[in-house]
Amino acid sequence: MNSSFTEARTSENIAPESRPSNFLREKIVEDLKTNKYQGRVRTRFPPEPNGYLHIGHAKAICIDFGLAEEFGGKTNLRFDDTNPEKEDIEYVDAIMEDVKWLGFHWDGLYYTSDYFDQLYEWAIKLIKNGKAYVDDLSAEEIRKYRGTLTEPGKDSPYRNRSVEENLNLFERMRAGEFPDGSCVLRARIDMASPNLNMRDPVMYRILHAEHHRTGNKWCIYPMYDYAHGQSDSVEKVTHSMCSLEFADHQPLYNWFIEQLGIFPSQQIEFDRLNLTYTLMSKRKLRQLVEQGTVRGWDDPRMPTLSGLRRRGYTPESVRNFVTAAGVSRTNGIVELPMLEHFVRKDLNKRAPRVMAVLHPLKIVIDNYPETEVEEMKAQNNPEDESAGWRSVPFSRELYIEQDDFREVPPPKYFRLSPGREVRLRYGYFITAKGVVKNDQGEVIEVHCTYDPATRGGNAPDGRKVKSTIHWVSARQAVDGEVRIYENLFTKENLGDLKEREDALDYLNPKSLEVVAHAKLEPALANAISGSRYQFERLGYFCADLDSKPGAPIFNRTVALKDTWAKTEKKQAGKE
RNA sequence: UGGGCCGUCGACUAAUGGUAGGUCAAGUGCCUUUGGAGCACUUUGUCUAGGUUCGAAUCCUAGCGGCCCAGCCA
Repeated sequence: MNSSFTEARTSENIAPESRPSNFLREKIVEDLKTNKYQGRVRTRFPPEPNGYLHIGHAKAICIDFGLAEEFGGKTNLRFDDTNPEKEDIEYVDAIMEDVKWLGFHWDGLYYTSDYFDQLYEWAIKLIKNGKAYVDDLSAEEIRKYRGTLTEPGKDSPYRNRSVEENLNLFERMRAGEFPDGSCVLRARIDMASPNLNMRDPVMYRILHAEHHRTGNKWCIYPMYDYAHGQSDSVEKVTHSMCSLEFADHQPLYNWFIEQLGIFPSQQIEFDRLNLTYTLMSKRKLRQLVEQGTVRGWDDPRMPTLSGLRRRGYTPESVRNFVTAAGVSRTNGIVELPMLEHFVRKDLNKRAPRVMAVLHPLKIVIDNYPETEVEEMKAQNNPEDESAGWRSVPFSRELYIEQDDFREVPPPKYFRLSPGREVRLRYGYFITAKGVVKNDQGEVIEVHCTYDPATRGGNAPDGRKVKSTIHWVSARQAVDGEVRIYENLFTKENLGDLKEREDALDYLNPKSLEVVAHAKLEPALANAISGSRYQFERLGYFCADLDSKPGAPIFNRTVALKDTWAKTEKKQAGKE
């Protein structure tokens, strides 16, 4: 099997006309109608390269790129790299890969650091206009002078320095005459503003740190608030979408643009994506990576795009999910099963079926010839005729799933049990006749008989069976490792932690189960990394990066829906 | 209790003064060579109290509840 097999078809995306309306789309429509930006739409996706992108970013990406695309506009990818102490080129590369994987293409590729010279000139302009000053207060003093939520701040003693002195000091800050933290450049706005962001926010701080792009050219770096709006403005961004917590920064965003008299980009805020049982903080995710809780940023348990990719999620499923989850200004949390629904829906249409047994139980068909091996025809994807058929070896000794046999079947259990006939998928009808047990009394082998007339799985006399189970021929089976994932966390809403709690207190110790010796049908021996399959009746699986020819490793993307498990659970609850 | 933002089925999201709809989840049935998929059906909602209006989820007032802001992070 080759990988193009699995990638050849994609399920259809949600059509534009069926996408739910939302306030962002309406805002753009309105701006187009009033000709606010001469009919232009330009957005930007502005990640800080200090970590890997996660599914929350996928929402921002879909909004930034998707909306622009929808209105014939363009989108820039801009790395917001104003803090050299936290940022790294590794993240830049990973972010570009993830955006491309999602299927988006940026128009311009920029870095906020591209604008450091321009930003510096604008700072000088603000100083000359009396709108900025160098403050010698320490960080702690600045905090004290800022006041509190209910009390106004007070002016710094350095607030009224002359333009000349400020110019001189700022130039010397840039020249490296002062140590880190000795002074900052501040906007001169209003220390009594009820909006703390307007109480003379810091524009530049001194950081004698090497920047991943500008090297040692600068030892002063602009703050987010001083850089973001102007960067948007330089790029003529019309709709600068960001998350809700920046709403309080909007007056400041506008203030810099107005003071400078530059292109009036506008900021619009929307809610972040939250998912149940999922940690969505880059800082915390980095902690998991650094302390070795997970194998890396792309560990399949991570909500990162690289993790989801390795797990087997398709970009289409992520996009469709994000679109379906919608956007608003409320703080909500989407249930994880909704994400799982969209990946199942996509993979159901495109993933070829194979048979694999995770927890093997040996079956011996007593009346089947000892040395016989038949090739049974199996359909690659019942959802897709064009996927064709393959052949699977069948013989006297097979493996079935331990779960598919019960010596004493509970009510509503339709699978194999003594005296009961079931269908082996694409094989024969078999009837269990007896069991072999070990010293502990566990069933280690089931002896059956088969009906030769049912080859392929149909009985000529029209008799029915209640169940069809999957199997792998013992002699031809290939061993493979299968990694089963559960939620990384046991707490539904990790955004709802008590005072002294940490998200990491809720790590799920059972988030990874390794099945070292799963029995796979032979065609899977050389599965190509990244190829996706449905293991019939079990779930969707994706060949891992660590797979070697003859030694495949699979990640379970998501289990199939399991109504029997539900029934069984309900019965257990009744007892 | 300074400022900002926000309250619609269990979750997410529509309805833009005129029939509260969709998706997920849950449940029931049909179908099935995957207890998968599919199909059909069903349950559940406008935070509260007033007001405006022929008519209010929508507008107004007052409550109640939630989230965000006191980094030289973004």
